[in-house]
Amino acid sequence: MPHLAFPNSCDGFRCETHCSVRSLAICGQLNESEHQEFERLAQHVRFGPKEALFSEDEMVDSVYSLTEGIARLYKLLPDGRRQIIGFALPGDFLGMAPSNRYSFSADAIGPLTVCKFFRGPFMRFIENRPQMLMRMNEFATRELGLAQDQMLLLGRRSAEEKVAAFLVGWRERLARLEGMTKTVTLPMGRQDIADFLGLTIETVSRTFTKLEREKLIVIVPDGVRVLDSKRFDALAAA
Amino acid sequence: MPHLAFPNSCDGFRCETHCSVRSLAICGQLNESEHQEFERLAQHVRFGPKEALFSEDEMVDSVYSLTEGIARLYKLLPDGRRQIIGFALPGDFLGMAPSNRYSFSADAIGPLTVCKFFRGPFMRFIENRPQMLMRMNEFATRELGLAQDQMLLLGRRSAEEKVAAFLVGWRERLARLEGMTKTVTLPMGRQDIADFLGLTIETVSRTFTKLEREKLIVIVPDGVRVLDSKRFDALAAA
DNA sequence: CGCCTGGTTGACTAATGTCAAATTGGGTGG
DNA sequence: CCACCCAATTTGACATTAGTCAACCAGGCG
Repeated sequence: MPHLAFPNSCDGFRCETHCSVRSLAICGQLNESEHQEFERLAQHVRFGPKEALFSEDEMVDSVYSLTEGIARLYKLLPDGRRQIIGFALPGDFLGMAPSNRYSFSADAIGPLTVCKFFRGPFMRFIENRPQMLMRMNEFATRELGLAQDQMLLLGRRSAEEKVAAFLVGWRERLARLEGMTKTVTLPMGRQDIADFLGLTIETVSRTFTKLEREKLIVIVPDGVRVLDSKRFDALAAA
Repeated sequence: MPHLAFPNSCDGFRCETHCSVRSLAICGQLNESEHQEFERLAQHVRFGPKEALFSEDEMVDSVYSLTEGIARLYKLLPDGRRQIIGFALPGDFLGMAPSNRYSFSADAIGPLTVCKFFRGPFMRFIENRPQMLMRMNEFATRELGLAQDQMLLLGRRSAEEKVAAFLVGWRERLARLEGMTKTVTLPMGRQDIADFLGLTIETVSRTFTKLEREKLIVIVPDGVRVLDSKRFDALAAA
């Protein structure tokens, strides 16, 4: 079952105390009384595998702070071609859009829980709290930086470089949550990786195999083990 | 000389009154007294063609609001491959980065002028002004939306679709400034377009020629004239 | 007048995509 | 516990798109 193992800390409607990613999340700098007020706006909602949080072009009614699990964020072309624009991890904030409609779709990869906020109350909460607005800015700027890295990857890297850079980047993001490990868990399937890297599933599969033949990685269930970090980082940076 | 023609409104050190893109810029919602205070933080700086505003990995000391001209924003791989991540137009805001270093390079395409702010004073100005912070958020969210569209383009569109989508998108951005026109001016060269679309200059050139043969556009000096908007938009959306 | 830069065109190559078949591994029911 | 099924992945053979390398062309400027 591919999902990150986090303690299931939020069973009920309100969970003021044990959110395991609070310090990483949008609400991470609120003091206790502010946080209680903020919590009153939140609904803790669970989603099952493949369930949609929201879809592109729907009216934006809510924003989300991811607390457990992983989401796939993507855009579709009319003929069905899909581009995954990112994977959201616990602590990530979703749902801000340049218009009144979501600019992409989001669905759960495995089981997932979020703090859901209706847009109106959320906006009213933040609009006179500069600290919160600064934090929103940090989040947006970080996302934008990731998006720019991804443009470089999509436009200018070879298939092998794409896969290597993806694994390195994914490992770093997991390290923020779980600490650095030799084994990189990959909760998403090969098709998701392909749609993230602008490749076909066959090319991704062949590239994994090639990296394994070259003794850079070992493919294990639900992930890969990185053998030669140095050579690997070099390939990813290249 | 490829550049957008805007009245040259800012000759001296301070220009409180005639910035032609003020309503579109980051400072567009400040009242007069706030705007005067804000202006005291600004330096109006000019750059010539190809001059660098800042480069990737330099320490961030300033942020910029573009007032005239066009800038090229890009990232490089160690071997020199380049990805243009965007073109900045008057009103655009540059220089926010997820770390203390710029995450991309920016240089002037033609002659260009900016309002330059040192980071510290700028941050102190905005940090207790929710309206300004909201505006920063809007800007960041809009940029993020454009970046996501570009990821879809880079990962999943064919060369012909890339070029068509680029022309349509560029025309829309110019329309915000100049109003909608049949002739789309292209101040950037073919190599810039190629590096923006993840193609080679030869492929871009061939694709322009192909679109002209198909009577969708006419190539004119410094731009193209769109003949069949409907068929063209369809190709770009595809 | 002719050079220089940027753009275009042509012939060929290489990387990645396409289509189809084979393999793996986990989960389920007997 | 085992056999089977299904979905995901891998592999192979071949097609296609875009890249590479090289030559050519056109306009602007000394």
